[in-house]
Amino acid sequence: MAIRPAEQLIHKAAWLYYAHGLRQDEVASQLNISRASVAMYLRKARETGIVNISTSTQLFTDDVMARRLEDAFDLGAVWIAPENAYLADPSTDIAVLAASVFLELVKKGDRIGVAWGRTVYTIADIMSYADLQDVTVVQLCGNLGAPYSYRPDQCTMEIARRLNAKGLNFYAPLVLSTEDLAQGLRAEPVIRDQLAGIADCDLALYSVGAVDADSHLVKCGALSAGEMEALRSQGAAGVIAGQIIDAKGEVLDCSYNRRVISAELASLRAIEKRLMVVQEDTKFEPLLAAIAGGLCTHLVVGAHMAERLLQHAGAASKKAS
Amino acid sequence: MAIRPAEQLIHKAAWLYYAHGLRQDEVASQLNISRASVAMYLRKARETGIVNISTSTQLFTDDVMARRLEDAFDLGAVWIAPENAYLADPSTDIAVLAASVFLELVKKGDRIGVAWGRTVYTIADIMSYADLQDVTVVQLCGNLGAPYSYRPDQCTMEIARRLNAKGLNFYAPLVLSTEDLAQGLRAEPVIRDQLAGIADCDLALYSVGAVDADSHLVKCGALSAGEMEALRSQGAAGVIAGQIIDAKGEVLDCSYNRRVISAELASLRAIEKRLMVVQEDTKFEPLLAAIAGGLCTHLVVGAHMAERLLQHAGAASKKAS
DNA sequence: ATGCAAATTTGACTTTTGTCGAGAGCCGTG
DNA sequence: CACGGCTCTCGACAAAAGTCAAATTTGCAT
Repeated sequence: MAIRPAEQLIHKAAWLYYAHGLRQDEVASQLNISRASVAMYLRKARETGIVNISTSTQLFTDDVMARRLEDAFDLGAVWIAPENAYLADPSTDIAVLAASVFLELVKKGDRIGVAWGRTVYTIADIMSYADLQDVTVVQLCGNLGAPYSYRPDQCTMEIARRLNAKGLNFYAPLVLSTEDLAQGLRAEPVIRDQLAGIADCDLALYSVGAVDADSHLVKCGALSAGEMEALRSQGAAGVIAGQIIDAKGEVLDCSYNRRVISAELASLRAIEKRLMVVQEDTKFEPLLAAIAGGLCTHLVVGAHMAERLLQHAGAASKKAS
Repeated sequence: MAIRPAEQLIHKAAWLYYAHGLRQDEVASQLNISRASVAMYLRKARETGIVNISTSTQLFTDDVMARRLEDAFDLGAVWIAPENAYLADPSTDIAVLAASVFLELVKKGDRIGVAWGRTVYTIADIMSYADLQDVTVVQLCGNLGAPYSYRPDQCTMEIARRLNAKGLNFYAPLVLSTEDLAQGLRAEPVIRDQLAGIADCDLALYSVGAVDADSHLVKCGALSAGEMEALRSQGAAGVIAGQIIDAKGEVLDCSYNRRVISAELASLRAIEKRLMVVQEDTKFEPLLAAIAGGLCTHLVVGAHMAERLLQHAGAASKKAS
């Protein structure tokens, strides 16, 4: 390499360009390098989080519907992604919004709990880089054994990477074959400490899974489609951090749940800010369950889902007008 | 106007451009407007604080000198603006850095105390816009009667405007002609409340003034050059929020100070983060006094001043090596 | 030492963005 | 209802930023 473009140099370029408002060629002559290099440094600066470009998510909360949702379900804050055939992919829109909201909620020194799933990974993937100091990202549940693209540890690490934060992975499988083994493993100091540390998080990021054959739990082989169906008839309403919850948002009493290594719901509820993001319209019931269980304080959904939620709330309260 | 380019539209454009990464012409076709309009919206979005571009000030604190200063003077954080003949105006560099640091320190819901002076106004002037919610900017001291460019209320309002925050001005003159009148005015409910509210601030921004004929106090006619000189011989070492302090950073016992309507130093010390910014090298002694008086926890200075401070600290501790 | 590989820098080119003045729509006023 | 004044919009041009392949430099292993 010619001269390692020390972080120092990138920083200087970014500083002159973004803070002082110089043009790239001015920066180039200040630093005695070519303008092309400056352009490259600036890209790096953005990718590293040395410069932060964030757009306010205000308008998505200012929405009337968002306010009504907050009231109806007693949520701290709701963001609604408009699905006005804006962009090619509406679910990307939700993820982009969620990433912005997430970055807005993170503060220096925070401890962040991250679950897994397609939604979480999508968010991690499009999230812009930031240079948070002293941030720790902890994995909320055990890993899936199978090599799978949206693995819990991947979600955790990717988000940690984007934030320039420390990632704390869970070195245990999500689900074990016997309850005894799971219990034993939970008692292991390493695991126990990690589980205990979850309640100390300041912020959690997760989605909720549906109880059907499309669930990642089935795709990863943690449960068969048949077992899933059976659980459904036993009252399973959704999946949170790898655990099956019922319609009230409580852990379902079943063998599977007892074999899982994951954050206790009580620990999750102890987290101040619980950001739940739901992309698919099909996850209506799981979301209701999660809300009922007090598992989310901050919610990001699409307009369509928001409407359904409001309708449901209206019907439930039986108040005409 | 043709169609008020509702904030909504600006926001949408900013969202598509900055969050989704579309090009301006793509945004234009999405929104069915010309690309030129998009460019204009985006500028407005930046000016309004709907989008935030901030560059990390990390590197300025990472400096070895900054660390040594923090240790030597027991400060929370120090930022040093390099004065390597980088830019035309070194003091602008300090102000730009200070503005970034300030924005980094502000949080939603904060209450911010702002003093006045050339430095503070310069910072306000170059500070980029932000869209903080529920932020209140309070004026730390009374106003100068004379129409003067760096008036306390101007500093307060300008910063409030940049932050999209509420500005709380002080409707009293900085200095009165008799001590009795000052005392009476301080007891006025409006004034008393404002003074009492200062200790509740989360963040303060000020500089320190020199005790000489160039002081704004002299230029505004609050004190004559002769009086200033006299105060100097009585031990005046600097000016904070319109008050004269001695070398220990305490309020100097003099008639002038008793006639001033301003934040008590105790209130200032009660503020968690006290950001002091010093541009001029001539303010060495005033700065020492302010530091001695515990009036700053966060400091932004130029490299030259930083060196002088370190030399002083080294000499004071008499430790060779 | 010497050469290879990787990474950085650069100049030239293309694409994207910023800006200006002209024009058009809206509003209050005479 | 015509008229200025105002702001917003658009097209066209100028400026700036992004990009690529080639050249250069450097680190490292042989």
